[in-house]
Amino acid sequence: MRRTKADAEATRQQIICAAERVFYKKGVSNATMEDVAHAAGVTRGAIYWHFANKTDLFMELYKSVPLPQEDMVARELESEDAEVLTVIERVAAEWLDTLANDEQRQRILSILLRCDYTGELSAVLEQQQGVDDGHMQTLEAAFARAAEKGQLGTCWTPKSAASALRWMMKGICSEWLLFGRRFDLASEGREGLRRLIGSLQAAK
Amino acid sequence: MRRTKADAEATRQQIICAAERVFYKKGVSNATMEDVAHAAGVTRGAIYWHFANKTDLFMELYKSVPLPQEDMVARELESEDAEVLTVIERVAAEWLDTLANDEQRQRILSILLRCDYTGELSAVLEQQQGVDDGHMQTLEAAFARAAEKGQLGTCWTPKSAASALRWMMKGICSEWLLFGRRFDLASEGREGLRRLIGSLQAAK
DNA sequence: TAGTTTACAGACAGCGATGTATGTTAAATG
DNA sequence: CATTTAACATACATCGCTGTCTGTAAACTA
Repeated sequence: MRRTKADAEATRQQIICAAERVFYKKGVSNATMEDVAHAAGVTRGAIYWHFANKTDLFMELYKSVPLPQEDMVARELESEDAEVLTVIERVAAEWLDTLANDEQRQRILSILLRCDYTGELSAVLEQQQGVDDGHMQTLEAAFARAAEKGQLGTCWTPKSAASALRWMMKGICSEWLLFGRRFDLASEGREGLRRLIGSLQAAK
Repeated sequence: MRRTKADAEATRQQIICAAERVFYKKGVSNATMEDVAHAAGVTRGAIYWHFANKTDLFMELYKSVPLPQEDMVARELESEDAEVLTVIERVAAEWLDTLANDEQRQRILSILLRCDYTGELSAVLEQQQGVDDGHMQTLEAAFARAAEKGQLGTCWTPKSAASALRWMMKGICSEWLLFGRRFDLASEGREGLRRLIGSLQAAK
């Protein structure tokens, strides 16, 4: 039965939404089109109508996900604030809170962390690297402003501080997402973050 | 042509060695038995003679790999040394150095970080978690001894310090291994480590 | 030394997943 | 209102991969 244009878009979104859950549960390479179709309540025919293949479906899922609020992070980090380190900590803590409360974000990040980028998905990897590089630059710039104001501990450089924060964030997230969520992200993660930022700070 | 007992063991090792490289290159679930056989210079028949299936091969690879030098780490961390934090830093730095120079270790860790533990490989995940838990306990105990001697900064608890170190190590390793090795692990990783430990230290 | 077993190679059957081709129905179009 | 076309469902051909089965030659054993 032929559907209206809006109906078609709805099923397309259903498929993407189902793909997200299935990819998360079984991993991208282990997930089958039949799995996605079943989860979406359609047949494989519908999927192949909207998407060329699994790689294409993955790319569309990747594009459709609302991660570009990274801009928000960047803008906030570039804001002129006297207490730069406080801003950095707040932004990072908000990021953790968001992740802790947003199941979709958790699934997407898990998929992105585990999936195999060799082959056709290398474009995604490059894009991720680009985003990360930009992220690092704004972070480094923020720490540089903190250093100018004498707020950064003498044993830290802007670059090393940015790396440390980034590595710890990555460690927290991958440990939590990929290793069974065996601690409370919002509380313990934030606590670790707070202590780290505190240690980055110059003694007063 | 029937081989001698030693020959058989040799091909078994060849297969495991080839599996390590193939699993690393293509991911466990994407790698086929034919791939492994080809890389090992044998046929699938040989593999199925030595191993029941891919999961079994993976488990044997996991068992055969010389990771249990974790014991060494634990023993060194439990040693009675006045400068506890220095010991911790040295052990962690040595771990990074070992990883940076040991390609096999890099492959194994990459495989372990990326592979999908849902299903038959859940046993491996549990074992990993067990190792990690033990690791964390010795780390925490070491930091506790540092705290007793007044070497740990006041804003850190043994547990939070251990978590911070562990998260950063994990972040460094996964970033380096899974994200294109875009920095020098031995130098930059060690530097970050040194600064972190320095920040954990109580001001003198 | 004859028979047995080991350590594979090679062939085979079967399944599961993919991609495509076809069928079907209702919306859109004129 | 007749025709076309969009949005699927269904059926089909195909292929890669798995696991097993058989074949075989050399090593071991009695």
